[in-house]
Amino acid sequence: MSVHTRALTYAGRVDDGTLRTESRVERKQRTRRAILDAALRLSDQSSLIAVSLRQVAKEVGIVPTAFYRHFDSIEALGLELVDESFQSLRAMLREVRRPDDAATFGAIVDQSIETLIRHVHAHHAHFLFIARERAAGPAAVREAIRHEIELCERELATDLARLPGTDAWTPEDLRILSNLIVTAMVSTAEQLISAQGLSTQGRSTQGRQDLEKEISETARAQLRMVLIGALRWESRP
Amino acid sequence: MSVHTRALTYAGRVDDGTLRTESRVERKQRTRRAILDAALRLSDQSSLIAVSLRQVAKEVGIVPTAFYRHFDSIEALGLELVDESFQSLRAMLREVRRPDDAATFGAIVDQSIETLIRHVHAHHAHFLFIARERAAGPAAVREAIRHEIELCERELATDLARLPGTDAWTPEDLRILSNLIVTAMVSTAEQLISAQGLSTQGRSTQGRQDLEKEISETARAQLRMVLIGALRWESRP
DNA sequence: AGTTTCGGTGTACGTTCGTACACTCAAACC
DNA sequence: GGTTTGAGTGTACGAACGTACACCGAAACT
Repeated sequence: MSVHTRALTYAGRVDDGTLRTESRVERKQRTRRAILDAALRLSDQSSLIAVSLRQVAKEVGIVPTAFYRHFDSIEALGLELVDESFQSLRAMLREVRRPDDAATFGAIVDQSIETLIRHVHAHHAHFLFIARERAAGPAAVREAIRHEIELCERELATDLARLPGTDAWTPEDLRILSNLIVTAMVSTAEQLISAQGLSTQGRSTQGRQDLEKEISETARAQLRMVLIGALRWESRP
Repeated sequence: MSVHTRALTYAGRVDDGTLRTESRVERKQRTRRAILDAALRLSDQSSLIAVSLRQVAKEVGIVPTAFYRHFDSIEALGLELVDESFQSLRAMLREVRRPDDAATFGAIVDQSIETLIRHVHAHHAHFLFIARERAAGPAAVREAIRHEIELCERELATDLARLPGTDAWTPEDLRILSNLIVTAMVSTAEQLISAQGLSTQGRSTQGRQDLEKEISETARAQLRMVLIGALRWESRP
């Protein structure tokens, strides 16, 4: 059994040392949380479609049928995880978007990449989940992720429109550019996750950090290349 | 049972109408081919990790244990499919690379995108397989795909170095640019596959063609943007 | 205080899974 | 023409799967 497994107990000791019992809603929420975490952990290798309801239940420490008290199916659980994952991603985007009007062009790029790396570290499991299920999850999950990424592209497009020197861009140009940038950033996130995964296997911490540095430098250069190209861009008549 | 299923028969009628029996190696090869095709078909929804040995055997029309006469495991079968898929991809790259020195810059872009679209159509199952298993296949399969894509990047880098006006690029710049282009093209292929998938569901042929047109136009514009940016590029000291 | 609600239990089912083992029988070989 | 080889068969097993159903007991409600 996994080292992460912790049996659910329904009485917690509070600060003053007395025992207190949780309310029913607290218990339910805690079990629900445990199920979500277990599914995230189990889908770490391979994909959610390869995760069984019974595996999740065993990992959480409940009986299989109790799963249904919280979700209709593994797929429904997956949709919940998509929601949750994109909430942290949205937090990241909000952070990058902070209205720092005085920032130079290069500074925006550097800050964006740095933020991406920090958030991939902080929400490693969520990013990994999205990257995997985007291509191989249950159909409904794939669709949900595709939709969320499209929303990200639209958000990015409105931000880009605020940059100076972008007057020549048509809405279509904006969409195309956003799509390219988001694609590149998704790919960067996937590479970072894969690099983190290597450290779990036998790979020196030094080697892992070097690899991460290289990935982020590449992403930085690519983002600059793309923006240079876009600024010289004039859409076809 | 799938509409694709065809029972394997071991006597074929040749042109003159007489029956002839296949040689043993021919039979084995044909069954092997049927197993590979069945696995490709079954992994179409979800991923190879969700495909069972018994499903494949049933689809092919053999008994489960006969599977082992051809492959050690589903994972081994997957590695074979990776090999096969990248053979057609390599054929595509070879085609794009044809030494057409007189070609203009825009013509190279247009021809590359057009070739990509044609090959995604022709080898739809293979591209879909790679796109899926790249993120969610068995670990060994993921690694094999990652390695093959890296090889593609290196090939592209040597081709880019031959373009005029690229003298200022360092080997590192070349690697970064190749990575960006390959990432964008992989993403385009995934979008094209997804668009083809929609036509299987209720979606008008017209709508599908429009969507495909939009995807290819986007890819064309992105490739041009990237190249414009790269040509104005000067690597940092 | 009595009743209801509901998260979690335990058993029990039919299915599917991977795989072990002994078998067949026709092509391939000597 | 007798022997060997090997792709495919058939049965059989224990394990894991999703899920139906009756049940429990304590928090929550009246």
